Amino acid sequence: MNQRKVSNPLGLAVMAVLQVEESHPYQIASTLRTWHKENSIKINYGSLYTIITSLEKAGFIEAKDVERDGARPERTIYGLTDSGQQELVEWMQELLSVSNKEYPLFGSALSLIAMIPPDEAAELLRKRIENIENRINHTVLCLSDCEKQGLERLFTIETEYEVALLEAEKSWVEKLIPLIEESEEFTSTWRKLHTGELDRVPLPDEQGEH
Amino acid sequence: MNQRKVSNPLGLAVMAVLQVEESHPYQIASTLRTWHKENSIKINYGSLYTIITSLEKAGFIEAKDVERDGARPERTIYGLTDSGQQELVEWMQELLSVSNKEYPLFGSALSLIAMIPPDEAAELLRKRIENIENRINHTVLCLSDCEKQGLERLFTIETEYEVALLEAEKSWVEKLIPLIEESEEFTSTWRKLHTGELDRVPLPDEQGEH
DNA sequence: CATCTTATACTCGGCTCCGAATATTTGACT
DNA sequence: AGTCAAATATTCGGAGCCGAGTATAAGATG
Repeated sequence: MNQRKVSNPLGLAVMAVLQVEESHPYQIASTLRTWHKENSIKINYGSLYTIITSLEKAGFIEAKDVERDGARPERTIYGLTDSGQQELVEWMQELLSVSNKEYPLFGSALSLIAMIPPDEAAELLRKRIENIENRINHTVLCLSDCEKQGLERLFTIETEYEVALLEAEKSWVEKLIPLIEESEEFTSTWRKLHTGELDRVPLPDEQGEH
Repeated sequence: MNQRKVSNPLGLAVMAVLQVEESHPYQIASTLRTWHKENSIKINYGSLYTIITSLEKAGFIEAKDVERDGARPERTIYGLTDSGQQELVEWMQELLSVSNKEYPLFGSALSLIAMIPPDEAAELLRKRIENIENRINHTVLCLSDCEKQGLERLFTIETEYEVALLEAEKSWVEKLIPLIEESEEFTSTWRKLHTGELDRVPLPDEQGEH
């Protein structure tokens, strides 16, 4: 296994925060929020504490101090170790330079689109377009809010990426709809599957080549 | 909780297979492979059996028969129930019509790109472009293979979507690189963070509005 | 000053998921 | 006929993850 010891991206974010400032767990989460990272990295308290424990076990972070404040629970202040610093850089390098396969939900749904009759599918996709538009508008608004508040573009670049992907999906779906509604060739088998003229998915004969 | 009882997309795929033909677990996996769905849905034996159990517990599928073949283990043949049929359709409708937030790894990395010096980041992104190009070429090749074998476009449409997203990412990154290399404004703070002129992320004063 | 809400701070039980191991059968090649 | 690789078919232990709960402190409200 050539796998990272801690693989959840929240672990990366934790190390990034600790590189800038030693903090206790809850403070790490708050910092990530002031950096507006909740939108690109899932911050979940349940996970946070688990991940901090495993980062410590892996030697990437260590307890630097323990504060106490009245009756509140103790707060352990963590800091990045040298090995953690190295892991942070290596991991970032890998994530930036290597594009690895992921499995977006819409892709899974598309792969089984034949389960839904073509006319209904087209209708559902039209709803999706609307939905995507709303998400784009909302995201662009956030972006201009951040800019107005003086947050540098460097710190919101991931949101621009998100918008770019949403727009790409939108225009792809916008091309798919007319294909479903107008191309006889594309939907002929599909329709037959739903009228009962066909009861099996027509697959090509496996030519026994290898 | 307004959540699906079984939330792994492999569960959706299992129900889709069973709608077409009652099968035992291993056969479900093979069918998905002949449908070329490994690329859009992660098929993992470890998960498969867990998911089949929970689909059964949820009442979406049920054991129809038990085969035995010599010394081989018994094979339980599952089929879709009415409730499962309904779940399959509803789930598909939701996935097709609602675009929901996901957290792609590259987005997470981008959100922390300031951790890497700008020149190095640009270099890493150039590697990524190459990487994406390879993935596109490979995917397009698969696609034309499928076509040559006579597989209808309907059954490979998710792959076209994948390519569209890859191309969108590529052209977005292609625009980001010159921004990093040529825009003084974009990289000024970024450089300072790495020369030590700045040791904290410059955030806007929170104007106490609400 | 009593109460209600919000922010701070963390814990825990349990479910989901999966890699790796296991074991048998079939097919291919010598 | 013997051996090796590939396909068939499933199990299981444990890592990872997270929702919901807990508890205190601080600030707001009437």
